[in-house]
Amino acid sequence: MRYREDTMRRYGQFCPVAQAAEVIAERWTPLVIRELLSGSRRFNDIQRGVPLMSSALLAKRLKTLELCGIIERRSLVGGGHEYHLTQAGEELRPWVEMMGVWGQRWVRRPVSPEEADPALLMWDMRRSINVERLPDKRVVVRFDFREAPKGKRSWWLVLARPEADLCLHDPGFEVGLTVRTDAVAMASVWVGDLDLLGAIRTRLIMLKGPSHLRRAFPSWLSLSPLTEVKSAR
Amino acid sequence: MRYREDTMRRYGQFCPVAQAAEVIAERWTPLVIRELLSGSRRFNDIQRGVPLMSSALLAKRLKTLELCGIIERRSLVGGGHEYHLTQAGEELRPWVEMMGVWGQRWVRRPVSPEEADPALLMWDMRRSINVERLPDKRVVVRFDFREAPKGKRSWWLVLARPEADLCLHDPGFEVGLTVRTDAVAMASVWVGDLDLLGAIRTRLIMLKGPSHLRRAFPSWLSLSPLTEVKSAR
DNA sequence: CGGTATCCCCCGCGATACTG
DNA sequence: CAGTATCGCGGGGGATACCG
Repeated sequence: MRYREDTMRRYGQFCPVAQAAEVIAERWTPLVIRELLSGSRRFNDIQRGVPLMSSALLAKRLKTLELCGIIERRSLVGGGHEYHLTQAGEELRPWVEMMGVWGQRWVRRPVSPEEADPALLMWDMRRSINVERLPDKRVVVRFDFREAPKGKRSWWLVLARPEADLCLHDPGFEVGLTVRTDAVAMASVWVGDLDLLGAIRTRLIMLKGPSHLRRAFPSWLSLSPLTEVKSAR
Repeated sequence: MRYREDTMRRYGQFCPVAQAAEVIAERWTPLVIRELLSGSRRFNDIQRGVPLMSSALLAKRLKTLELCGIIERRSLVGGGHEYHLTQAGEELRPWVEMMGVWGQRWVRRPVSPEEADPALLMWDMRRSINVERLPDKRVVVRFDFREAPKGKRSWWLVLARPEADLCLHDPGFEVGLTVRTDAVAMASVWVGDLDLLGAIRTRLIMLKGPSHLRRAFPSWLSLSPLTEVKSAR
């Protein structure tokens, strides 16, 4: 029999804060929980949110979280699995949100080029597209990131209510709007360091397409609520 | 010039949750913050709350926390230093408290003999003595832990309003009350697994002394508010 | 796709000693 | 008391290959 205690490093204290920290404050774990809270259920989807984490390590953390009763692993009929938060896991939502707010207020750094990974950024953006704001007809938005490595330069966001799909290769549909920018600028908008409308005005972000789409575009992107949190420094 | 980023492991993400986690979710750090929040300011006092952490590592974490603006290190005139939480650090209080509540609800284990360190337990208890409930006259409470290693068996709590002092050697004052128990039982009461009055009744905890002191004793110990939080399992 | 298995490196951290 | 310095190790975790 395997006990959950065997899969994680202990602190040797009876304090509940310490025993919680053993589980949820281990390296990478808060980010994995963040992904689960944001709705990712499949292994690969979770991993797209933590691309620098090796799959072996992600698998290990998921196993620990399962043993600790924070997630439940369900087998799918079509093959594969889904990871669902239990109530214990769901109750971590305010805890993770507080980390976000605190991080935004006190320790966030300006986006650096190394951190501005277009894949992670696009994955984040796709996840929080304001689907109900989308037009009735399908719109395809193409993103071009200057200076991004070859394989991550162009992305297609296929917006068709109530779905938002992300492609790394041309899906073939007609492109309605093209967004030309660099990943640092787009990510800076994303985390609230830059104002989207301002960035468009100063042509840090350039939109190409019919004016009704250009005008509507900002409303499709629902920026993280954390962009409202102002830095305290 | 040293940057705070050099002193900690990074995640390489622009997400505020990730950047917060780099600082506050590193190993041992939540416990160090817990100690600071509970009022410890001197290096050795902090370390008494995390006795299994090496002093080298504690010094390193304190340095990182200082570089990140969470604590401020002040030199004292009489020599030595004090570590004070900044506003950024103080704002972590609800975050740590949530970890405690969540840990209590979902992952706390029954106290094990290895975890029931009398030194840590007594240090915790001393810290949250209900000073205003103490009698006018000084009372000395002696704790005897059966089965504890020689050097940690007997402790003296010198209760003299508004102070509560802890000694590992007989301070010489007359002992008003003697508490005879074992560390697991006392710690179980401390974390809420055991009811203090019940444990006294079943003689898991034995009090020796005048009846007015025996009756008053439970009111001096202000158990952690977490004892009110019931396990959800 | 959704992971496991294996190898191996490196550095986080514990232990110990030492210092102002 | 309040740390620093040094050394050595263990295992966390990265890289790669592989499997169902």
